[in-house]
Amino acid sequence: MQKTATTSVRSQFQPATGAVAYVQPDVCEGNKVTLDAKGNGYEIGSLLTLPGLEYLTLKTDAALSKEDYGEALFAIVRDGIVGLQHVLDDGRRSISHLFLPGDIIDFRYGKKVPGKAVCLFPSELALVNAEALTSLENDETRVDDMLGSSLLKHWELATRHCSDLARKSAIEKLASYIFEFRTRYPLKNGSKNKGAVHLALRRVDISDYLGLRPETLCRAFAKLKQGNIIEFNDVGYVKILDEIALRKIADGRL
Amino acid sequence: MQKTATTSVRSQFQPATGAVAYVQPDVCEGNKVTLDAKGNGYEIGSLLTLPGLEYLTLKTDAALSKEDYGEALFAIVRDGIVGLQHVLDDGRRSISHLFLPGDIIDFRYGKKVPGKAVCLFPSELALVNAEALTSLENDETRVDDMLGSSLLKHWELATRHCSDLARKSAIEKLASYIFEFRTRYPLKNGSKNKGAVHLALRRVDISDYLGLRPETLCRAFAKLKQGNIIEFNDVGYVKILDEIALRKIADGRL
DNA sequence: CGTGTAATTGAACTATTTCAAATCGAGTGG
DNA sequence: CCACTCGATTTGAAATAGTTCAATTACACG
Repeated sequence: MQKTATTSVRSQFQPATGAVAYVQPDVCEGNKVTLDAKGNGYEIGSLLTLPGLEYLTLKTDAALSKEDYGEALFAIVRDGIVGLQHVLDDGRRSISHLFLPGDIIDFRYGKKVPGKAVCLFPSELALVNAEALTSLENDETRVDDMLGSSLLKHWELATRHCSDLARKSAIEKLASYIFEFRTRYPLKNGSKNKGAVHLALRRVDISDYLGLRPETLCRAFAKLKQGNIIEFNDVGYVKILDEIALRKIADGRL
Repeated sequence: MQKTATTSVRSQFQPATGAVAYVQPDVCEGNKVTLDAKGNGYEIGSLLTLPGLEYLTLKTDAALSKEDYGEALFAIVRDGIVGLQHVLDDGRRSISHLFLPGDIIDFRYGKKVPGKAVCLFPSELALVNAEALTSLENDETRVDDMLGSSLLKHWELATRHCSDLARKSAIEKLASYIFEFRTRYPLKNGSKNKGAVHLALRRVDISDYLGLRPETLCRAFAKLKQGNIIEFNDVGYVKILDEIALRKIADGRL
């Protein structure tokens, strides 16, 4: 878990742009996407071998802006987490979508999304521009496929998230979140918390994602713990004790 | 407004498959997409001129299943409304996404969406399969663009909807819905309710979409009416009286 | 060991749900 | 044309899940 986040000064409402572009990333560590990684069904690795890729390191709370990604067609999240954040005037916040390592953020076609992409942790993105793409021209259809598949996947995720937000109770939302992160944010091999689920986000961000107040989320955690359905010592990880029960709760069949 | 829906027997929990495939559609009427229509930024029309398109007419509550669309890569909604519906065991229902006339429903890459596509009104879909697509091979990239653009648009819609669902109050959700339908479901030219917004869906479906109970939605309507922000006689249409105020409410800056 | 942020707990409050009942409106049949 | 029916919509009152606010605890870091 990127415990560094707790150390960095992270004011709630004043995100700073903190983009630094450089040419080659250092060795992959932690949850970082490796060159041969198969990201979520399609191969990301091949893209990461493209020559002339630009890499972007962003600090916690840095907003991903046009200046940062410039002419890039899309970006691959190599490390960290990027959330699409919405802030209402009176301070209500929500995170409508999450980009985890291996995910593709698509800049093509000009976005009309309200809200801004914000790094929830120090993040590293690989920027792919038209130039880089042409270097694998004969493979272009595969890239198109990959991008289409990525878009569809994120639509599916967003849609599933809508159905979580619409009608589920706090505890059900949380159960759903745990399952989502078990699949979307797998533990790295040598982790000490083997068999656990990495929650990845801080409580505040989880609650923003689930449309709850942190207090409510906390009580939901407590309920799951009391019911011996999950256990946790480290706030960042939970161990699923009763998967059947958790699944039932997540699916809303209590 | 498709008042026919009220007449058709529409049981809440027992959708029936009612697909009928035929070869050419009859003359375009109502909100049906016409051949020269520009659907949401890209040209749908050109697709509709493809030879050998199959058309699908579906009854209210018909679920769109693999048997219906078969090998089709995607479908264009020509008429009616298709919603992605989720039903929990205890009866809680939600609609996570809406496909309106002109929208493309993408079947490629194999969906893993929970929930099923259900016609909220008698609908007509144009099915596009690989064969039909090859007949405009040299134009293929434009089609790819269109599909990508469509996917991105629907991701944006889903994402925006998430931010509506997460933190907004009933009245704010409703305001947002009204604006969404003003742009996504424009009135046909000769409509008697000129200047009004067609709500298109029944109260129950709107409430499913907004994650509210029908009663709560109804009270939200009442509040907007009392505040002289909207007015309506016909339940299916609202007239925006105070757009600034409605916008403020929709954006959560009360 | 003190500081500052994150996470948790408690108690009062409120928006939404729930349940029950009334009203509305379109289509039906006399 | 009118009474009748059935579903959709609206209204009211009580119950509840979640929020709000205030205060406490936990934890990482210098």
